[in-house]
Amino acid sequence: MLSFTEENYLKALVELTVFEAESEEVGVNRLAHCLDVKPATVSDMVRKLKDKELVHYEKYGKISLTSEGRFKGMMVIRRHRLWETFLSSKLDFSWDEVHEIAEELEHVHSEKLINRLDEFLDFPEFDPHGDAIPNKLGEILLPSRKTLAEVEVGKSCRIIAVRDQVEVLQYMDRIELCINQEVTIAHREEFDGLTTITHGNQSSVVSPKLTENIFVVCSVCSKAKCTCDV
Amino acid sequence: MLSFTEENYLKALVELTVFEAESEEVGVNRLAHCLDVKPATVSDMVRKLKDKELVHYEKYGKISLTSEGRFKGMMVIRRHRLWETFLSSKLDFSWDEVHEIAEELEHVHSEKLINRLDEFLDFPEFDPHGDAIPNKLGEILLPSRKTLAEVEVGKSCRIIAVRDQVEVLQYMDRIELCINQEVTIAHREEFDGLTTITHGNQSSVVSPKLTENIFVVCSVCSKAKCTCDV
DNA sequence: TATAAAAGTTAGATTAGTCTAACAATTTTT
DNA sequence: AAAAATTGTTAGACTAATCTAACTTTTATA
Repeated sequence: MLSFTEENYLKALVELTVFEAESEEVGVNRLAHCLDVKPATVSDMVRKLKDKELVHYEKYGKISLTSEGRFKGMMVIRRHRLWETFLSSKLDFSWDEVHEIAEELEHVHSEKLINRLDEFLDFPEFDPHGDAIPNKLGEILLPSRKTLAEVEVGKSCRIIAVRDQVEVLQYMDRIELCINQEVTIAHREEFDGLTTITHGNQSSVVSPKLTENIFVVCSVCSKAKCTCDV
Repeated sequence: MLSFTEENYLKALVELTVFEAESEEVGVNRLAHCLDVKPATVSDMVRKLKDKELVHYEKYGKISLTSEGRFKGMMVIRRHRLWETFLSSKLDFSWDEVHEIAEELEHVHSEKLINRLDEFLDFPEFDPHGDAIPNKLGEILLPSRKTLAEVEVGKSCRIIAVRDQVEVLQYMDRIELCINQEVTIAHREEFDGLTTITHGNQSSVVSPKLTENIFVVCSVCSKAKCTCDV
């Protein structure tokens, strides 16, 4: 069984090589910075992970995950995101409180537990930050996140997450827009992308800067890429 | 913040000094046996816990908890039992599966998490093994417990709890004995304490090792110390 | 391309938690 | 009360994960 620390190294490597924007190669320094330890520490640990066949590595070279390492790292992320979803949807934690607690919960190992939790939460696709949740095989539907900016005029959707920025939340508060709310796209201006939405009894005009930071699913089928015709 | 290990020492001390049958005094050997480490290890660790003012201790003396140590140990048990309840009532785990998983979950520290969980579960009084759950102040309504080993021949009782050991639970499963079941003492052998019980349509011969780990109440008045004449 | 900068490695130290083996104190038994 | 048994302590060693400081390799740049 992997230690807390080993799991954190694998998780960081998945984040850097799978999720990070334009996945550059990962060296000792970058991983050290990401884990907030010194490069010397990473140098040692990477050797240990190589012995366990969790990473590919040669002295002075780049670090990459073996398929076993990738799977194990993916499982840590799966656990993290499922627990975040649980905290948010069942225990009413706000989106900015869940991360820290999930950092501890993600290291509880029982596979049966996490699959039961997945079921209990009704197999969610996204965590409260809008990040996709890997399935039990470690697969992730990467491109399926959809923002409010992508919803077609006339269609309705439900807000499921918001990109992790305080300003976005505060702005949303001001125009009385919140998580789980249903929103309809009334109009979208071709010229500058300004969008008129209706939500509750009100309607608001919002900019792409906002809509690109709001993640939604179809209000009928609750999927990001739905085939409903609403 | 306490480490995993320190929390386990405090938990064991609460179990030995608060919950255990006739709370004898606790020495290094007994604690070592309970934690499955060597006495030398406990000797060192107890000195460390004393420095942190979590236990009272003098060389070659007995170990006892300070009020802070007792509170912190009680919180570990509170977390353990609340998670067991969650696993059992929300995720459909059976009573003999929950202990092992809760051993990991009990070390997740957020106080807010555990209080929200308590609320989510509707403030349960007992965990799936029938043990009382300490409240957020570390208080517990200690039921006056009686074991199956203490019930007189000819009398009937009802099982309300089982000491928290996987082997006990698994053994009980095998002989089809479960919580809330009514049991009658048919016979008890003076020589070795082997007891013949009837439960449902069957009868079983069980050892003191088992009966001492099963808690019961009178099947008539539902009290551990009853005055009924059954 | 030579040199400076950046990246990476190694050696040696530290802390937490554990062990074994030898020794010391306390308690029980004869 | 002396001997035996039990209980507890200490010293020294080990592993995992970290650090600092000195050194080496690779990369970038003047």
